[in-house]
Amino acid sequence: MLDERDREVLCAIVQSYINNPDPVGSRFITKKYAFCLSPATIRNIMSDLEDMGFLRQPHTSAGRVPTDKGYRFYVDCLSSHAHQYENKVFLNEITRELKSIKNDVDILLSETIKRLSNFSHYLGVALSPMAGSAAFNRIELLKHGSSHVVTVLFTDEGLVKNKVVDVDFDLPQRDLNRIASYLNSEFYGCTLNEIRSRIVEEMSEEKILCDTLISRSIKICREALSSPYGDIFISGFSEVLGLPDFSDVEKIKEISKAIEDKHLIIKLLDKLSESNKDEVQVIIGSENSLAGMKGFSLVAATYKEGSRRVGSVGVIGPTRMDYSKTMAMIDIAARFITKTLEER
Amino acid sequence: MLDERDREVLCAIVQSYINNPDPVGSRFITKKYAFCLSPATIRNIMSDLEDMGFLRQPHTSAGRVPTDKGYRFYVDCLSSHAHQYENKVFLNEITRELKSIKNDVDILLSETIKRLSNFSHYLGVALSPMAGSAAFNRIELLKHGSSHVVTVLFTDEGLVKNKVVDVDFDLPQRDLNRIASYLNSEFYGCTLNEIRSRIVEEMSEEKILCDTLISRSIKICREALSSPYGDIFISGFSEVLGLPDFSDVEKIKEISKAIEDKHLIIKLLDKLSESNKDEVQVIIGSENSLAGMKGFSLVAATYKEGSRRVGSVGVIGPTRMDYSKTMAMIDIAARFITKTLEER
DNA sequence: ATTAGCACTCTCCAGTTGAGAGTGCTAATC
DNA sequence: GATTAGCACTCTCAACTGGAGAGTGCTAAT
Repeated sequence: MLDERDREVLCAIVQSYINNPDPVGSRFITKKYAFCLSPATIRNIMSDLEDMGFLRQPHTSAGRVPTDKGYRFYVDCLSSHAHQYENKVFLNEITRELKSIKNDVDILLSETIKRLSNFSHYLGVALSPMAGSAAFNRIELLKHGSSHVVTVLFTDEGLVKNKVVDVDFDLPQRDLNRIASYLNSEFYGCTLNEIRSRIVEEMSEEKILCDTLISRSIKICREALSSPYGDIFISGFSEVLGLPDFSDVEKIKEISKAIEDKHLIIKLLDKLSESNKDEVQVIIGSENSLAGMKGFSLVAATYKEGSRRVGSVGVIGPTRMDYSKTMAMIDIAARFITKTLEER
Repeated sequence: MLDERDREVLCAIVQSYINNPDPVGSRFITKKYAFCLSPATIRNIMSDLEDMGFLRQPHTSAGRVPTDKGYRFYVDCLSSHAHQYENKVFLNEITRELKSIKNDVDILLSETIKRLSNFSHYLGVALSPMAGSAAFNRIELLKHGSSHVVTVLFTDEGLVKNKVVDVDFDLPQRDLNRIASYLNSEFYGCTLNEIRSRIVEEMSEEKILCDTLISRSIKICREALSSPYGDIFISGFSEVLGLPDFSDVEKIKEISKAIEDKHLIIKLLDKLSESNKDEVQVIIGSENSLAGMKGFSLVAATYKEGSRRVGSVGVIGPTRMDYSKTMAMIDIAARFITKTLEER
């Protein structure tokens, strides 16, 4: 369908457009990329590529611009070398400045994506490891006034989460400890998702066995686990405002809407964590299933704790993104986080 | 200096400009506000007001626009009535939807400002009660691996904060409990600020009395209290993008820079909490001491827990803000939070 | 299959023009 | 002495124009 020459021209066009957001014309291609062909021939090829949906013209007699399909082709062609120097600088910086942050995953993530967005000029995003696949380690319950309990949840990832839970009873700390140790023995080693589904089961049987201790435990535990996702971190909005792609207000509104709807981005990233791939993943524009995110691309990868993928890190930017450089960068960031988590 | 008539004209101009962001001319004033004066007379008055620094002209032969000083005069003239209906709707909504959130201050705040920004179309901000004036209630230490301790801090406001602290020793939970109870007896009832300064003192004596228990306690406590401020909540960025004041990209960049530098806004709000005023406070444009925030106004008020002012809530918007309506709204929001905190 | 040549289309920019809004000044009026 | 009518002047804004530039698609020649 596409012969060697077509592919080269297509990639040259995408490349050129990424470097410079002007529609690219046939003459420019022959000059800059030194194909031994005349502009007219390039024009024919471009016309074919347009028919096949890889390119489009903003208007007659403008050059061509890649479509999402065009970007996809380009990305799939990329092999992951390149940008050695710039990325080395990036790696050095995060290693030097963030090495010491081991004990607080949240800070590690937020600082990493801050630098990620500094270097890439795109929007850094990360999902902290609260995904359902994390393993329950233990829970502590602390009395807090007469009708509240503070739950502190530990997972194998070392992630700690606390939450104030409303309760309709007033038990002494001693009894709370009993409830906690019941929960700890019952759920040790399960993933959070498993616990959630077991709770749903037990809730239905609950009316039958009226053991108040257990029913209270279950209630507290359900509250403590109520949000199935980790926290999302987003950083670098003012970076993307500097890009030529966001020189018009409508586009800015679009992306800020997307950001405010964090829920969507969380879901997207969570899906990535569950897919069991090692490489950097790219979602381009309309490939995105989320309405508010069409028009933007996501480049992301997962990081691991031990052997389990527990969260993801990436950037969101315009579809006209420097995929090659960005992908390499995300790769570095994800490996860095994995490594840092290993070392502690 | 300003006679009655001058004041009325000035207020009419500000009012009109707030309703509609066009420079206001002399003819318009006579028509709309039915002063029994001709445009020429109004022109003379406007010219005087401009000399005194209340107004300025974007260019010759445009109408006039208020300066920050002009807004200040207007705001100081405002008595707090007005906008009964709209604000009743606002009060009803937050009361109805948020009444049940008592146990989690963070959620209460973030939901309140979300609605605040919906109704006002400005950026809602709030500072949670971690200000230094909050009173220490108790601290719990939980073992977390061999070199980490999780601290859970309770204040009188019921605010709970946890933090993972790196430690260079490996003590059993029993010893951590001893440390915790030492801290609890030592610091009960102090404000966090007091504790911080006492820690600094004791750190210097520390080398002399080599009691490891105490020195370890102090270290942990210092870490747990390391951030002197509460969390900041910001909501409604896409609301402000809809305002005509932000139709140009430069202005958007400006405000998004200000938002990203949360630190500044925290300081500003914290200062408000400490000033012991009951009313809604207004900071207009260049009155602001923060470079990045000139060009915007802040309308904010503090909320109380018991008799202490513990945090603040407000909005940030363009200097061309509907001060009257906004001030009434902030007043409602702050009272609502105070009341909700009381009831639990 | 490739290319040279040419007519055509579209954008972008700079310059121009006229309408509209508003001012400042002056001289007349109350 | 304060107010006002009248008028010349200034400035912006939107619409229009024309020419330059870039790029295309088609056709006929290589």
